[in-house]
Amino acid sequence: MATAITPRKILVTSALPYANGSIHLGHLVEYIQTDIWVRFQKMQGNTVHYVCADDTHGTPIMLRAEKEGITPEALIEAVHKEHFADFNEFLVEFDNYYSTNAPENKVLSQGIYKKLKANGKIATKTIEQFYDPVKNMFLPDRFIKGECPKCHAKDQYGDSCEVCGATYNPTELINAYSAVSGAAPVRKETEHYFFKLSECEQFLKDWTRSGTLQGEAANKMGEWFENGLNDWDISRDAPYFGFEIPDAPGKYFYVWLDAPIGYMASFKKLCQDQGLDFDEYWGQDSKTELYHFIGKDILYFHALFWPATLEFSGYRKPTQIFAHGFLTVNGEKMSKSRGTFITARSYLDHIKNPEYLRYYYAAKLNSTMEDIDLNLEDFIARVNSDLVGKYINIASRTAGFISKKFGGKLSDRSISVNSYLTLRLPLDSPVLVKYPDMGKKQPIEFIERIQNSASRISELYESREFNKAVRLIMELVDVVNDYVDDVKPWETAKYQQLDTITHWNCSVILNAFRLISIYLKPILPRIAYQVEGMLNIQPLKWSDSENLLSVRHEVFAYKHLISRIEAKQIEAMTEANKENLTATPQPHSEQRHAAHQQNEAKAETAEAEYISIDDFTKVDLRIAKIVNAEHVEGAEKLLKLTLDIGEEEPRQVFAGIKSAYDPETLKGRLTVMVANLAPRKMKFGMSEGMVLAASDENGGPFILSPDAGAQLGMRVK
RNA sequence: GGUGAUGUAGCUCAGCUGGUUAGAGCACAGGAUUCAUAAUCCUGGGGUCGAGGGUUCAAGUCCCUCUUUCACCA
Repeated sequence: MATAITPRKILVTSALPYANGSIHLGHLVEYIQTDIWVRFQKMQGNTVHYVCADDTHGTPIMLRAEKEGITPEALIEAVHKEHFADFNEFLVEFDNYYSTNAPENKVLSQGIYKKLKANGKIATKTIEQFYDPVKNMFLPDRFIKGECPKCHAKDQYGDSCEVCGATYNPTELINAYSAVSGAAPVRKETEHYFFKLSECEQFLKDWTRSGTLQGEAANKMGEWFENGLNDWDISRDAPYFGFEIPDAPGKYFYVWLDAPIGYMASFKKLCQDQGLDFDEYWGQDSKTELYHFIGKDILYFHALFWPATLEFSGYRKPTQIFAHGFLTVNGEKMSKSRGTFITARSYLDHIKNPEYLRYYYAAKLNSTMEDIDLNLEDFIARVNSDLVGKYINIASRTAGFISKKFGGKLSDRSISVNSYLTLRLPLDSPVLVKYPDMGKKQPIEFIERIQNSASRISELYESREFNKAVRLIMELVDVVNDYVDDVKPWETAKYQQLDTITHWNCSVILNAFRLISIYLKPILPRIAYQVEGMLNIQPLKWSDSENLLSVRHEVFAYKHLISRIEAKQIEAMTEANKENLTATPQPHSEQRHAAHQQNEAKAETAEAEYISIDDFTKVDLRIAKIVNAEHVEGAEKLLKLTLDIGEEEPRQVFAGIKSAYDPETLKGRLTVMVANLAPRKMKFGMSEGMVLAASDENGGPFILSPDAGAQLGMRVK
């Protein structure tokens, strides 16, 4: 086993979620990924600090607080509580979960700014921006809307059109208006502060090539370098919720400047609480390790701005940056209309057990930036099969023998080759006569195989190849179940003279179960805790895989640990997450902070206004000849139509057009019908389709007629 | 539009620097078993590895073109 002689000192962060929305399953990919890695490192005996915080500054927070009639401070405090509770229940165990709106962050941000300035990395420049004359504030691009200059779609954002995909400057919008007040924005000059990123190019090129990034991420960086680095605008004008820039009244740090510094601030607070040495972790020559887990969308900030900021303000740089992909649900972007935009809270309400999701994510996660898919059917199958059917079942099927038959004590025989030989079934035993192949597996080899996998599994955890780790662990679980099948304790238990063998076999299997539980503990900490309780042992460390339970060790009776997920629960969850599409449009670019938001607003508007060609072609429209039309006895609005679309039997359709048409005038006319509408039983008989007609409050209905030349049965498309 | 990734059995995914008849889990079919909040074990069917071209004795694996899906564009 590759046990480090001196424990490593590691500081780990997850990206900061923005304090303007709830945690959803997309966010959780990152926090669960990080938490698994952190728990694994802690089990190894390393010193690990895992910090995070809410990202609290910026225009969207300010405006939302104003809208709700509360102070921004009150808003972010409420959100902080909600976020913290969500993480906690998903067993994401931060050592400190803080806020970027904290005194430590203010001191650090201003200090870093002063050092950058002293190093000549700050410049000022007068720029022209849109200004809301009613609200008296400068407008971020996303708060300016208007008509797209390319396709003339209405109500598009200031930076790009979501209908045609064009990108442009806000100045190009037609009839621009402020999304805050509705007023026409005016252009106004203002002085901004810039971080001279263009001067950092050589440093960044060297740094990004020094093994700090994943391969794909480094490729991406290359692209950005090719385009050349621009200076970074780090100031915003009042009113703004954030930290004021020293010696620049009315100017505030752009939220993205102080957000990553929040990592430092959160750790600073932890140092104060626990007496740690801040400089040991953040000093320029720090020997400790620093890792940032982030989504691939914010690579730019973490791989360019952040290291440059640190380098030129006298701090250490990250050891590595681990970017992950996005979450899709059932192969598509999370969607409110499909009910797959699932919040953490909603998952907890419906599925309850957070470890199912932790396990599923672990089974999918790797070290690349590829997206991962949460396929809800697969989720059920995988959790039920792997966790309930295979893993927990090992304890469930053997622990009963130990507690019921052997008083809760393990066998007094140790697991060794010798004891196996002495415990071989007598050749004439009735069990062996019935199962001649029984007991062919060597228990010592079996246990050693499981123990020997520890180092490989730990390498996989270390390199964040969780999917491979899970795969390997599940192979071991299969081996254990296979073994149980081979030694058949339920058979040997029938014969009292074989009790020693039954007892010993069950002890071997329970040991195997304990080993597997160690390997799964970073992913399933709560189950591990329950297993520790049942096995009556101290909290499991990784190195415990080197030893086994002592002979005659006493365990508690097995209690049911987890149960299966039912499809009903998933259905209820997606149903509960379905929303109307009248959702408020979400301001966007500034919202996409430390933690990604996965284009929710974008996806929703597009979906609300368009259907795909595939959707349309599902509708089978046909030219139909009205061969007969008649009044329906007792119906106020309906006429009974007999329509011919070239099929053997004409269709009978009830149409609500009695008020506008005399049946006699309809006979012989051509019109358009929906031919593949599910037949519906009406009061007066079956209706086998639908005719199309136009109407609004001013009149109608008016049925459609094709142009001359159309023949009955023709497809309309 | 540019760039980075991606497309392997019904589903979710493995396939390292090219090398025997392409793998796993789930699902499905047949069988075994009964210790397990119904689970486990055995056997089997199923893929022209997105499409086309090229390099090579040999390509899922390398090159080119097209295409799918996703992301980023400060």
